[in-house]
Amino acid sequence: MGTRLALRIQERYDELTPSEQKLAQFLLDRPDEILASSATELARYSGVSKATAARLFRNLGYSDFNDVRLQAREERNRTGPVQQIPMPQVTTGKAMTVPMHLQVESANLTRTFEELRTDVLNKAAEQVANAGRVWVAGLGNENGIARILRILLARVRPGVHLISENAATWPEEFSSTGPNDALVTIALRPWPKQIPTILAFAKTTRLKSVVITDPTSAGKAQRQDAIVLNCHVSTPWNEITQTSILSMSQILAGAVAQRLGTKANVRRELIADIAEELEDGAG
Amino acid sequence: MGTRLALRIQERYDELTPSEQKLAQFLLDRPDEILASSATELARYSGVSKATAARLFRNLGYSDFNDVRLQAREERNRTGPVQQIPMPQVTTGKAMTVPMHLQVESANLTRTFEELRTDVLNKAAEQVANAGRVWVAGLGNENGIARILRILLARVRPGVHLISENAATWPEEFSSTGPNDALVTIALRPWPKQIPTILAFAKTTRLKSVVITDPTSAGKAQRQDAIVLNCHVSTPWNEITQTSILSMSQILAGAVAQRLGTKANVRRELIADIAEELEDGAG
DNA sequence: GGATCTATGAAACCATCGTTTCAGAAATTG
DNA sequence: CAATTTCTGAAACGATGGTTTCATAGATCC
Repeated sequence: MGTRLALRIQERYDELTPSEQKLAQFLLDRPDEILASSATELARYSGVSKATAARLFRNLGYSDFNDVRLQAREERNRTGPVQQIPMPQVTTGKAMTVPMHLQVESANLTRTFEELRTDVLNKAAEQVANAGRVWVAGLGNENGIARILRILLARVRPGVHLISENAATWPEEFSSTGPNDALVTIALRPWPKQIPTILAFAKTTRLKSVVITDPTSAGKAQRQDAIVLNCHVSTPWNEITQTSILSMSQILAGAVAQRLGTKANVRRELIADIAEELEDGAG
Repeated sequence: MGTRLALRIQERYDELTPSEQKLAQFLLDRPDEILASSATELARYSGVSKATAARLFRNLGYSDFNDVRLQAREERNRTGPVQQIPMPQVTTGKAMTVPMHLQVESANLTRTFEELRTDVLNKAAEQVANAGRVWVAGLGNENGIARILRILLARVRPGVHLISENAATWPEEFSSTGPNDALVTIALRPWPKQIPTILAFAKTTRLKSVVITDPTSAGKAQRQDAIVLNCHVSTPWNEITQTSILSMSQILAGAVAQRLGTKANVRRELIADIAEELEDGAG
C-alpha cells in the first residue's frame, strides 16, 4: 500500500513538468527519504532547483513542504492494518533462537490484545476501581505474577491484598471479605484445583470476580460469572509464556488508574515519595 | 545492536544533567525520531529547552546537531530500513487504549530482541548453567519479577536462591557465595542505590554477574564487568513496562535449559510430578 | 519571425532552526 | 545562612532551509 504522497504523484504525474517529474520520480523510488532529508537536499539529489521543489509540492496540492513532511510522518506512525503474526511451527528438538522467541511473544501479545474488547476491560477495571477491597489470587506458577499485579494495583488504590498460597488460611482471609469487594484471579492451565473453590466462594458471597486466564480455561471461568480477561500463552516448545499475562495485568492496572483519575495520581506520587525516602534511608 | 548515539548515551548517562537525561531518555526510546525531527522538536517532545538540547549533543562529543543527524542517517543507510514498530507519540492526557497498549508492548519487545545478540545471551546462559549456585537479586518494583525468574531458573537447575530485599541480611547471605557462583540482578531505572553495592561485591568476589536492565542503566552495569541483557521498557505515559523484562527472563531460562540439555528436562519432569502430587494432596 | 506562453534556476526574501549568551533558579558547600 | 557552583530556559544571534520573485530560455501559435 502506497503513501498518500505517492498516490497523488501517480495521479498527476503526466501533468507535471519535466523537472518536476524528475523529482517526483525520485520520491517514488525512495519514499522514506522525505522523512530524513530537507527539501533542498531532495532537490539536489534529483538535480533540480529548490524552486522547482517548492512548486512541485504546491502543485500536488500541499500548502508547503512542511505539510508534506508532517503527513509522511503521520503515516509512518499510523499502525496500518495490523499484520497477523504467525505462531512458529512446532519443530520438536529445534533450538530456540532469539528471533523465534520474539515472534512467539509478538504473536501471543497480538492475539491477546486484538481480541480484548474495550468494554470487557473497562468492566473489569470498574469493578476493581469501585471495590471496597481488592483480593488478588494466584497459585503455583502464577504466584509471582499475582504479586506483581498486587503491587501494580496497590500503586493506584488502597486496600489491595494477596491471597496466600496456603489453602489452610483461606477461611480466615475470606472471612473479612464482603459483597463490596473484588477478586482478581490469575490462573493458567493446568487450572489448579483450588481455583474453582475460590471462584465458587466468590460467587456465593457476591464478590465481583475478574479472572485472568488462558483460552483453554476461559470457559470454566465464565461459568463462574467472572469477567474473563483472556491471554494467549502458548509456545512451540511445550511451556507456556507469562508475558501476555503480565501485559494484561499492566493494562488492567492502567485502566483502573484511568478510571480513578486524580485519586490514582495522588496515590502514585505519594508512593513515589515514600520510595524515595526509603532509598535515601537505606543508601 | 544499538546505534552509536545510543552507545554514547549509555556510556555517559549518569554524567548527564537531569534535563539532559530526559532528552537522552527520549532518544533511546525513539531512535528513529532523530532522522525525522528537528532538534527543536526533540527538545519540545521531551520537555526541555533548545539550549539543553544543544548542550547535550556537545556533551556527547558531537560538534553540533547536524553531526548527530548525519551519523544517524549514515547508520540507517548501512543497516537498511529496519522494520521498526514506532513507539506511539506522547500525547499527554490522552486515554490509553488497547491498541495503543499493544503497540507499546510490541515496540518494546521488538527493540529488545532485535538488538539482543545471541552470543551475549549464550554467555549469560553459560554462566548461569555452569555456576555452583545461582543468586537472583531484584529490589523494590523488580522484586516480583525476580521471584518469577528464580522459579523459572529453579525449574531447570538446582541451587537457585533469591537475595532478600532486606539489606541487613546480605552479609549473611553473601558469606556463603563463592567465585564459582553466578549472580543475576534485575534493576531498572531509577537504579536503586543498593544495586551498586551488590554488583561491587560480586565483582570483588569474582562472582559471575548478569544484569537485566534498561538502556539508561546499561552503562553502569557494564562498568561493573557484568553481562548486560538490555530491555526496552518505556511507555508514552511515564511509567515503565516490565513485559520485556519478563520475556527476557524467560528466554534466559530457556537458554539455560537448552545448555543443560537432558539434565534440565529430567529436572523439569521431576518438578512437574511433585507439583501434581501437591495438587492432589491439596485438592 | 514576432508575440505569447511555459518552464526553469538564480537570487532576494522571509521563516525556522540551532547555538550562544546571560541572568536567574536550584543545588551544593562551607 | 551566605557563598559558590551547577543547571536551566529565555532571548539574541547567526545559519540554514523554504518560498517567492524575476529574468531568461525555450516552446508554441499565429
